[in-house]
Amino acid sequence: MEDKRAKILIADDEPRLRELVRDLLEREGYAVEEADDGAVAVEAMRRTPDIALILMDVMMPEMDGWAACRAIRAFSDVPVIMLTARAEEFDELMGFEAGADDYVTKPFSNQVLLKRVEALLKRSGASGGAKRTGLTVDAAAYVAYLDGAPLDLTVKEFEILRILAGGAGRVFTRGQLLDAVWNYDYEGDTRTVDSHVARLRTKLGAYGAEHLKTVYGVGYKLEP
Amino acid sequence: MEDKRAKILIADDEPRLRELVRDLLEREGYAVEEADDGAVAVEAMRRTPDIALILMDVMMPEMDGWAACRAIRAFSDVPVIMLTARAEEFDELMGFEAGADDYVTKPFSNQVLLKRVEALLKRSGASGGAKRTGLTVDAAAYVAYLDGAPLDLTVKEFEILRILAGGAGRVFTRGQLLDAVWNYDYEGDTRTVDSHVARLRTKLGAYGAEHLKTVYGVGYKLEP
DNA sequence: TTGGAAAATTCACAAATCGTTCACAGAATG
DNA sequence: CATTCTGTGAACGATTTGTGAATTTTCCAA
Repeated sequence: MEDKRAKILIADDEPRLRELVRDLLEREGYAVEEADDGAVAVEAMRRTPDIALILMDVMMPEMDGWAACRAIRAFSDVPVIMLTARAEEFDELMGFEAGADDYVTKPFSNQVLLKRVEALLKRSGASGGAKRTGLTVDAAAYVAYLDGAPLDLTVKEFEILRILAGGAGRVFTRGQLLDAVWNYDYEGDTRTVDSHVARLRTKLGAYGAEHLKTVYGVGYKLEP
Repeated sequence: MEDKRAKILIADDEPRLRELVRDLLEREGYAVEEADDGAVAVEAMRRTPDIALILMDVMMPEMDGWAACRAIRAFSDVPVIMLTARAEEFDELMGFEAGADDYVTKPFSNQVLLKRVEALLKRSGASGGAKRTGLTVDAAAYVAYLDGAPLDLTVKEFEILRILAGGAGRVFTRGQLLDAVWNYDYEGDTRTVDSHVARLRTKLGAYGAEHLKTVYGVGYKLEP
């Protein structure tokens, strides 16, 4: 299974466009799956993990491309190319936040799309449909996923986890965590943080024991 | 039940044209149903889910083809060919938004129509009258459908649902919902939102219990 | 290596916060 | 004018959260 014969998912609510892309890609030797909505794309990716790349329209009726990309990022590192109507600042921003890998603005030429697809497939190499293991934090939805499974966290636990996860291994003191999660002038006991971290560790199970570390005399950190 | 003997619905207000199409299709072995208006077509599709394809005239007296197509898309993925008077940009745009699969411009030759019908039936394959499950929000028509059945929502309920559904899993605080649904400077009690969400949840039944979730201490979200 | 002090963890529980439900009166609607 | 919709308050139940004290771990110096 090299670049050719790779499976590509096209998610767009316009049947006309899906057909267009399908024809183009199949002529090049790719296998093509279709989804007419973001939610369908997420499901397809879940069911068919050997999808090597996703072409995702931004505007879709039920679940838009950003949301779908975020949802997929919870359990997969599959490369995603967003198809945006206009190359607007906002779209780009949202796309980056959602974890997209590249952009193609509509309308696009066949050559451009093919080049991007080939480049991204080459770049992603053999790690095509690799499952994402570990932790994902979806700040907008207030959900954290561990190996794709949503965690049942309370608000405080979630926010502590979000801060730590955003720190990329940096240590946060209890004071910093109090400031960030509680009001900046909160007169709380530092033991409060400990308590929440303990509960968080429990809920994170083995991952918590492994990655959520205490730096003696300083604070906590979440190792990547 | 292959392509032939498949049931096709022709929706047009001109009896002459319906007869023409009926003769053509029946000579080819299809079963034909007729509807003289968009609303009738929607009802027919609801009553007869084994319809494999719809030929839908754009201009109809009561409910036009676009609206009918949108309404049907709320509960079915049946392929729809729009019959448009002129191949205008506007028609195409509306048609795509409404979820049509193909176009035939009037007047058309028998051969062209047959080709399109055959192509679309072949493409749609076995998934002919597949039910669409889940929630659909038609913001233009102010109607929400649950598994195809229209929900009887009040304005406030509908707007809350629309916001939540548009967020694709994002959490909205009560304040944000107040700003979005009421006037931005509305001095309302946060309990008001709770009340409407509660009623909404009831009307959404099992789907509501499953997807319309409370994020304790934050707000509400509608999980995809 | 070992003792001891400082720091961190654990645990249970009370208090605070939050959400839901319900009934009802006033407002809006047709 | 009757009906539906909407906002509000209060009571209740559920969850979360902060805190103290007992216990364990870690570090450092002797």
